[in-house]
Amino acid sequence: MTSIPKKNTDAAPDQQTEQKILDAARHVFRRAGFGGARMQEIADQADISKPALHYYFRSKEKLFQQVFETDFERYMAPLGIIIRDPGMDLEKRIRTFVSSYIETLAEHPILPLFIMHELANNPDRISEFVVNRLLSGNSDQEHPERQGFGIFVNQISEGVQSGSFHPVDPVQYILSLLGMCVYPFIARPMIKKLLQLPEDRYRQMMLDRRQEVITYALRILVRDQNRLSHPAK
Amino acid sequence: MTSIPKKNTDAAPDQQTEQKILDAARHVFRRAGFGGARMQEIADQADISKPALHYYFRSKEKLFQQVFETDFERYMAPLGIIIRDPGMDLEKRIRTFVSSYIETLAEHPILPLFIMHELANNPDRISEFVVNRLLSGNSDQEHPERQGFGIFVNQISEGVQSGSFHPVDPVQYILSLLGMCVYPFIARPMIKKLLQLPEDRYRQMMLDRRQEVITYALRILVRDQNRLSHPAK
DNA sequence: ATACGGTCTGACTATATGGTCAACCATAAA
DNA sequence: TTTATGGTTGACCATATAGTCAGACCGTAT
Repeated sequence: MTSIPKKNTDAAPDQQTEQKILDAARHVFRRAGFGGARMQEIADQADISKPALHYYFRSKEKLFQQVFETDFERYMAPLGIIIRDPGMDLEKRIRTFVSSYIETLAEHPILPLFIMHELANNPDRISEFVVNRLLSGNSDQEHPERQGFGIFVNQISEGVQSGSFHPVDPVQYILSLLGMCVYPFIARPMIKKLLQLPEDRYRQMMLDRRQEVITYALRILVRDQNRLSHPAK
Repeated sequence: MTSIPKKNTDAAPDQQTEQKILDAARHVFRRAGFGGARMQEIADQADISKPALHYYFRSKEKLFQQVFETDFERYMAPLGIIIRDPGMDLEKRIRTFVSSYIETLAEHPILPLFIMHELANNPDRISEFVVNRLLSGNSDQEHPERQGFGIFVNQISEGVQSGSFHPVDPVQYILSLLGMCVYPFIARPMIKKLLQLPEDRYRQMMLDRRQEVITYALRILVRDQNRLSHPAK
């Protein structure tokens, strides 16, 4: 299977079909979760028959794994900004992270809820691969909460010790930063209902939010706001 | 079994059994969601038969509605602090809200994910009753984002105008406040995995978090931190 | 004792769903 | 044309699950 039967549109055999299935499956799985998704609906949406679906992906579980792994990486990818580039200063790191994270989520608004729901049902789905990347750096300190995010945590700790930052717990700070970015997407149905926002205005509000969150995040941390590259008025 | 058929403990016939069912159902629904929950599992956990379960609650939907309504109110209740008590000053309001919200969530860690997941699947489940209470106050302004949370929003706006607060968008600020409180519970499986925390240490971390979030929230908002009732060192 | 009525159950139905399979189709090589 | 092969399907199976029902059970009132 997946071989090269004919000339399908151009090169790939039916990678086209495979991709069509993955797109349909992602759509259905995100909305309904693993348990709520129906193979028939995925087949319909990919415009193929149910046996054809099983021909490409042996089982629902296998299909889900591919979809979930892709989405999990998509969800975690922006965190790489917090980890990589040791040379980047903390302010730049925070600005870049918040912007790219919120942008990613604005493109995939139901991604966080999907990921978190599946992880709650089956924590073993947490990809060891991605986890290891997050924890890369130092890995067996006596302070387990200091593991991973090494550069980020160190930058915060140094700033706190030098007095240029307010005293914050780095882990609690990271959770707050993530919460400010992610929560509005988790609560999307509530927000749209309470504020009576259509999708496009909701989306715009999320994009406006980037600058606001950056400001909040830096104000929590940095003592002298005038030293920022774009000081608040 | 377990039934003292008639005069059960006092008045109601077998409110005891009914409560036992609701407890079991809440447990199962919270973990698996409406779609993933099995009536058989609920029956088992309540230690009754499946037909008995249907005897007390006609259908899965009916049972779910009762569970969900209770949990939805439990989830929204702390928000009342933001709304009621017009006399309470903003600092006190924030301190009280954050503490009680995080405490509620620490008692029911999977509540937020449950509520949000069900709301995403079926936004119509948003209780009109609770929504109306949240929106109480002013209700048909030309600024729909200013509806509800009236007192809270006004207090922020006044502080901003008087110059004692940093300029913040009240709605974005509220979202940030909620995000800092709720997100760590949404991401509980990730956090426990990444930090390798057992449940009790996770819980303690959440309780420690109360003060940290309060500090962050006030630092985002209030210009002169020395005017706070408990100024940061 | 007997009848009544609320509580409960074994056995059942209807339906939905993941998955399978033998046969079929279309293309290209022989 | 024949044949081989990847791709596709209608029909089917096994299982799971929400929900039903006739009747059993049991304490109470008559």
